[in-house]
This record gives sequence, C-alpha cells and structure tokens, in this order.
Amino acid sequence: MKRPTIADIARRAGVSKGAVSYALNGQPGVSEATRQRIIAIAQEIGFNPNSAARALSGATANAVGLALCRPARILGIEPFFMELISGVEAELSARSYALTLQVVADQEAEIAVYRRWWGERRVDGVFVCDLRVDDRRVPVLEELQLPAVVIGGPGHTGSLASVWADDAAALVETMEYLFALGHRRIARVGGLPGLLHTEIRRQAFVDAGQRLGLEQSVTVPSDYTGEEGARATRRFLSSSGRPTAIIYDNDVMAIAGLAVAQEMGLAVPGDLSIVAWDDSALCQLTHPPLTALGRDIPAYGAHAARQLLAAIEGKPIGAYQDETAHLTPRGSTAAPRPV
Amino acid sequence: MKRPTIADIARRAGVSKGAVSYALNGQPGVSEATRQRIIAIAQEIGFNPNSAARALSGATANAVGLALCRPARILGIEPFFMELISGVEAELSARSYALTLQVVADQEAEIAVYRRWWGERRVDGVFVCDLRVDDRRVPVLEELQLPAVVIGGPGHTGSLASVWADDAAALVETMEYLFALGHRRIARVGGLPGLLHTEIRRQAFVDAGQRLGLEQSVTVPSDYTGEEGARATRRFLSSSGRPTAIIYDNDVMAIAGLAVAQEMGLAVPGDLSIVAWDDSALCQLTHPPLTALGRDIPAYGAHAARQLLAAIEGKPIGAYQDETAHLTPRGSTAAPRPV
DNA sequence: CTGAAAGCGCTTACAG
DNA sequence: CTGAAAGCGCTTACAG
Repeated sequence: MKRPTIADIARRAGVSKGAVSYALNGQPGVSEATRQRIIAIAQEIGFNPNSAARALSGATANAVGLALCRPARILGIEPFFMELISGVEAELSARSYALTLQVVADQEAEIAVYRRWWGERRVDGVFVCDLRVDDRRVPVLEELQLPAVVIGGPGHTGSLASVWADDAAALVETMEYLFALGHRRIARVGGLPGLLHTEIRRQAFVDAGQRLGLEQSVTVPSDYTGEEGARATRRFLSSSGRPTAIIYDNDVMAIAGLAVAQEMGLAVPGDLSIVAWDDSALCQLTHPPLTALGRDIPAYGAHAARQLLAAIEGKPIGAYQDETAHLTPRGSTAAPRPV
Repeated sequence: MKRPTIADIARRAGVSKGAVSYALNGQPGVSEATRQRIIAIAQEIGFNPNSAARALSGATANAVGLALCRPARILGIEPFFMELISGVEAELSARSYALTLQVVADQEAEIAVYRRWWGERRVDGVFVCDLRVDDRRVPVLEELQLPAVVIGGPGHTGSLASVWADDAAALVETMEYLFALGHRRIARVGGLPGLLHTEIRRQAFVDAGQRLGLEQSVTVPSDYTGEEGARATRRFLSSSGRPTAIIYDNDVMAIAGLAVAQEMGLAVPGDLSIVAWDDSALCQLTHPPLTALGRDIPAYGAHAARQLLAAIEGKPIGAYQDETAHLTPRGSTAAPRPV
C-alpha cells in the first residue's frame, strides 16, 4: 500500500502543498471552507503525516525517551516502572507523542544513550529515573539542553524540571504509627545505596528513631531483590533483641520478608509487623495482606509527562510536588505481642 | 549546542557529503584511507546521524513498535512484559534500533495505532502480543504490509512471522507430574478467555485429564489478577471433593491462591499442591516457594526481535519454535495427604 | 487568502 | 574513486 502524502491531498483538493500543511496544522493562511475540505480529504484517505519529514522540517520529533537502568529480572518484578510507564503513556498518547524505551546497563551507557538520542534528534526530551545524590546525568542533560524531567528529588536536579514526593514525611508517619502500636525496636531494609530517595528515607528513619527514643532502629541497604530482602530479614530476626517491626523499601522485599518470618515460625503480625513501601497489587496477594505505603504511580507518571511536554514547549517549569505516600494498614501490622 | 551534520564532517575532511555518507555506512565508493579519516572525524565530533533525515531518505525508521493492551495495574504486576521487553531491547539496541512503546485500551485502539504508525512511517515493524483465536489485528497488518512478529501461536498468525512455545506439552508434563505424585483431582485457573494460549492450555488440560482418567479436572477462566485467582481458589476449595492440586495460568494468581489456602487453614503442599505458570522471581518469594512452569522470557523476546529485524530486511521468515516451558518443582507440590 | 520555493540532513543513482 | 545533484515529505518565510 502506498502511503498518502500532502501532495496527494493537494492534488485532490486543487491547492498547493503549503495550503494543506497550513490547513492540517491549524495555521492561519487558508479559508475556513478550504480547511474543512482539506481535513475531510485527509480523513477520507487516512492521512498521517510522515513523522520523519515533520521532524526534519525543524518541528519536534514527537517522541520522548525513557532509559531504564535495571537488569531484566529486577525490572520485571518491580511493578513500579510499568505503572509509571502506563501513566506516562496516557498523557503522551493524548498528545500523539511516542515513548521510546531503552534498557541500559549502567549510568555511562545511559549517558551515551542521551547523547545519541540528542544527536539523532530522536526524542524531544527525556525522563530521568533513579536520581542519585551526585548524579552525572544531570550536567550532561544541562549541557545538551535536552528537555528533561527528573522523577525524584527534592533537590539534586540542577536546572532540570522534576516531579517528586515527600518520602521523609511518609516514613515519619509510618514510624509514628508503629510507635503508637507499641513498637520500640524497628528495623528497615532500604533500597540501593546512592539513590537519593534511599538516602532521604534512611536519614528520616534515623532522625525519627532518635526523636521517638526507640530502643533500636537499624537500617541496612539492599538491591530491591527478594533474595536480599530475605537475607536481611533472616539476619534481623536471628539477632538478639530482634525487631518487632520491619519497614521494607519495596513490596517485593516485604513479601520475601513475610515468607522468611513464616519459615522461621514467627507469626505476622503477632511476632513481627511488616510494612511495605510501594503499595502495588502484590501487597494484597499475601496472607496476611501487607500494610503498605502507597500512592498513585500512574498519576505520578502522568504528571511527569505533563511537565516534560511543557518543558519541550519551552515553558518555564520547576519542581512539582506530587502527593505524599499514605499508609494503608492491613493485616501485617499490629501491636507487638508482649514477651 | 549545535548538532554536527555530515556537512560539518565533509568540510573538515575536504570531501563531499556523499563521500561522508558512503564512508560512514560502509558503502563502496571511497578509498580506505578516506573512510578511516572520515570515521575518525565523526567520532571526534560525536556525530550521530539525524534519524529523521535518514528515515526520510527512504531508509528505515530504525524503530519498532510494541503496543500493550492491559490496564496499568495488571501491566505493572505481571513480570512477563517487562522481561520480554528487556530481551527485545537487548537485541534491538545492539542494532541501534529504538523501541516505541504504546499502551492501548483495546484491540480497536491497537489497530488504530498500527495504522497511524504505518502512515507516519514511525516504525519499521511491530510485535503483536496476546494473540487471539480469531485475531482482527492479523489481517490489518497483512494489508498494511507492515513487518510483524506475533508473539504466540502456533497457528492463527496468517502470513505473519511468529515466535511460539509448545504450551500444550508443558501442561501435559505438569499433569503427569501431579498424577505421578498421586493427585486425582486437579483444577486449573486459566487466563483470559479468547486468548489463543488460554484455549490451547485449556484443551490440553481437558485432554490430559481424560487420558489420565482423573476423578476431577475442572478449569475456569480468569483475568490474571490476584483477586480473580483468589476468588477461583476459594470456590475450588469450598466445593465438596475439592481438588488436591491447582494449576494457575500466571504467577500472580498462584501467589493469591497460596494466600487463600493459608487463610482457609489448608497446608500447602500437604492439603493442596500449587503450580504456577510463568516462573518469575515472585515464585521464590513465598513460603513455601512455588513449583512453577518457566522458561527464559528475555530470550523469548530476543528471538522475537531477531525475527522482526529479519522480516524488516525482507528475509523470508516463518514460525520460530522457542523452548518449551519446563517444570521446576519447589515446596508447593507434594503427594496429597491421604484422607 | 494562496502559490511557488527553499530548506531540514540525509541517501543514492548519475556523471566524471 | 569522487563530486554535484536530485529527492524523501514535510514546514515556513516570502511573494503575489
């Protein structure tokens, strides 16, 4: 099948190609009658403008990029990214923007991808995930002047736009809830060290632990996998003066932690309370279902997409604060059983 | 920053733009010395060919498309797609192909996306997931002559290329394993009705049940969510003459089923054996870990990508049979406890 | 309000 | 082996 072009429309409408372009893009320069006639013809023959030609004429590529830096098995098991992508997509497709996805091995590869995308003019802007405390991607994107929205923060985003949530506040709320239930020994399995939100949460955990005067508030880093979550849990539960509550930095580790408790013959929530960050549908699959800190991730993605499209249009944008995660108590938390 | 073009390279090398193009693309028409000089300059100034200009010159778009038809929460929780995408990506990025992702609401929207992509020349080919028994997407792609690889089968793919696995054989292996353990009442929670692999598995289940002379072999459809998996499990376990083993069409439902068994006070595997299809890392998060039918999904995606790239190059390709899923016995299956 | 033309940055026959 | 030129399908100043 031959693809229709504006030349075909121009011929059928008896006008110039320029007129077709003006009519289809809502530009002044054609009479309303002509515009309607041209639009009707375009619809009739199923015209879609060649994206390459459009991009080459100085317009935008009508595509944005997302580079994901995780190995396959972790990427698959974390619901976060797919939910984020869904939300991003909803916003993009309403504006006929395409999402270009690339899985990368590390930050260097990711930076190379940005440089290539920029050189190829393949995307008009990018989303930046997994913000680090001292992130090398930020200065590169600033230098390239490639519109970008950082998904994370606050701060450490240089002059780039961002969408962030107050994780510290959410963690404090969780600590106070556990404290109110009577927990005095609380442990935490954190995320990947070096990620900004890992540091923010860790700091908030330590501060809250001191402020509440907990007997114990240990935190260990991890890599978000179930194995690491299980290992950390085993270590915590084997220690003398074991914690009565554990907070996990993602849902996958929390589920693994629950299994370890069951395996060690500890009752949840009787002997151990469990809280998961990221409240995906996974948290309601277990017995007992997991108390979790959650928020609307697709909406988060949609906000990021809206920010990025605005940045591409050259609008001045800064940091957008998304809703704070809220705690949904389920069966995995309760007052600690008196010893 | 100004993007370098072949004109910049040509000027610095003292040759024509055409010569630069030939040199960079490995075409004959330039001396080896000139070629090396040009390549060196391109590297030095960090040249990347403008993808739009390239696509417009009749070459390919260097991008392929993947449309996913699932709501956000299901998409997020199913590790399958992200693992598939990882594998697809690995193959594509080695060839500097981009992956364009689009989330769609239904088949009609998906078909509209294909028509738009084709008209825009945005992609050189597409992957088709969730093949249905009588799939309306197949004739549309044939009509558009848009290279496509169906991820699924066998059969029902028209003239399109495909990558498939023998699910019937995998299911039979599972049934025989359960039979050998002593199970005579086996139930199955299937996937979305209408999907080809749902039908193939259902048929294989029924056939194997009859051949083995099982007392009971019931199968119900579902939608892959944990809620549906839990509901079906509750119904099975509440019935008189309840099954001693249940096979689930994905890992998410199997985990939900395990939680229901625990909630109802049934021991797994003592009172109930559980088998999950799709052996993602989720299956090893539970206590007991789940016996699962798995195969290398990233590799499956990589094979699909290889097929699609071959199709785009105009090579004749047909149906590629991937490895059959194999059973990994874990703690969730055992001989049924004598009543 | 409309047409003719230049230009985006490549690729690729076509002459020399 | 190399250069000059046409063309891909749009957008957008520039004349009429």
